[in-house]
Amino acid sequence: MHSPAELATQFRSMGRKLTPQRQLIFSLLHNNETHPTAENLYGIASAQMPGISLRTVYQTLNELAEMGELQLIDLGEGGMRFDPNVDDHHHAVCSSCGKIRDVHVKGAAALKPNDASDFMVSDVGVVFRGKCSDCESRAVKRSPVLQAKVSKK
Amino acid sequence: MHSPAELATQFRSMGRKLTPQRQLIFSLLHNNETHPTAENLYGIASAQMPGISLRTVYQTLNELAEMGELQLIDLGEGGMRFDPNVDDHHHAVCSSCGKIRDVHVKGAAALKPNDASDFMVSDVGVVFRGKCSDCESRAVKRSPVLQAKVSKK
DNA sequence: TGTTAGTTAGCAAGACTTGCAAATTAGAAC
DNA sequence: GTTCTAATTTGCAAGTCTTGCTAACTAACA
Ligand SMILES: [Mn+2]
Ligand SMILES: [Mn+2]
Ligand SMILES: [Zn+2]
Ligand SMILES: [Zn+2]
Repeated sequence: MHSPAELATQFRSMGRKLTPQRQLIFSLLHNNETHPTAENLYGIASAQMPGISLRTVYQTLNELAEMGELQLIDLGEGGMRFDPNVDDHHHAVCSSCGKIRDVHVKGAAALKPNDASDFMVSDVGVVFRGKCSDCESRAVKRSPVLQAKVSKK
Repeated sequence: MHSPAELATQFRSMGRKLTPQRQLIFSLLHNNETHPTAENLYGIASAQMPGISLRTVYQTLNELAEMGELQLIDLGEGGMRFDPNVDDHHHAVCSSCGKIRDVHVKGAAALKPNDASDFMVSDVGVVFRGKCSDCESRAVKRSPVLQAKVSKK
């Protein structure tokens, strides 16, 4: 995603207005690597601008997505995620805490459907599922069995 | 997914009943490579068994998923897909017609997050987006520009 | 300062899925 | 075949996420 300032210019050049609500949302997304839901952003936005509506958050997010400034990610948890990082990258999802982390995958772009040679690929997405380091270490601390294994080292 | 007969045995051994509704759904899923939604299956089921409820379809699908007989796929189109193929495979999604095709991907299992070496990967999923051969040829037939290119050959 | 096209907020409604409880029934026991 | 009962099915209400609609509001420009 471009910087808030650049987005401002871009919006104005499209005959759109630069409202405080939009500016706030731009700033909340800038360098945001948490892959927030609309509700997440609404919660944070509300703290800084009481009265802002969830509807406006959705609206602005959809506009940014249409402009290609935002990537929509749906990992099947009943809620869309918004990713201001539109560079080529992939995701690792923790099945314990749900956190989504950006990852780069060497060779991902070269992947091809083994069969289906007639399918015209325009995009490849890789999703890793597993446990993030936080959840992994927490699991070890709490598991008697693993505790034993760990203490043997 | 196991065969309808095997599923029947499995259900009975769990103290569950073998209802006509379940049998029908088993048969509709058997060798089904269309990645149907619950609504899809409900439509087909209704034709053969008027009166079957969408609720029952969902219920049976969830049971099968819990038993590991079914894979749940969410590709962010506002509806879960059900896949009786639980072998290691991936998917190619046509952005025109929405069809989902099974694909095998050489080297997918070997993919690793380039960064995030602390993430414990338990599963890797690859999704190709693009155009299926049907939609691709249809696009060519209808595009004057591409028509020209094609006829030059 | 006035004008107005674009925007926001609030609520209703749509799409998909699940919770619930009454009615039904498969499977077992007699 | 009849009876019994725990499991299942249905139909509808409700939950979650997202969008449609529109009256009220306001940024931008003259
Ligand atoms: Mn990302
Ligand atoms: Mn599949
Ligand atoms: Zn985690
Ligand atoms: Zn297609």
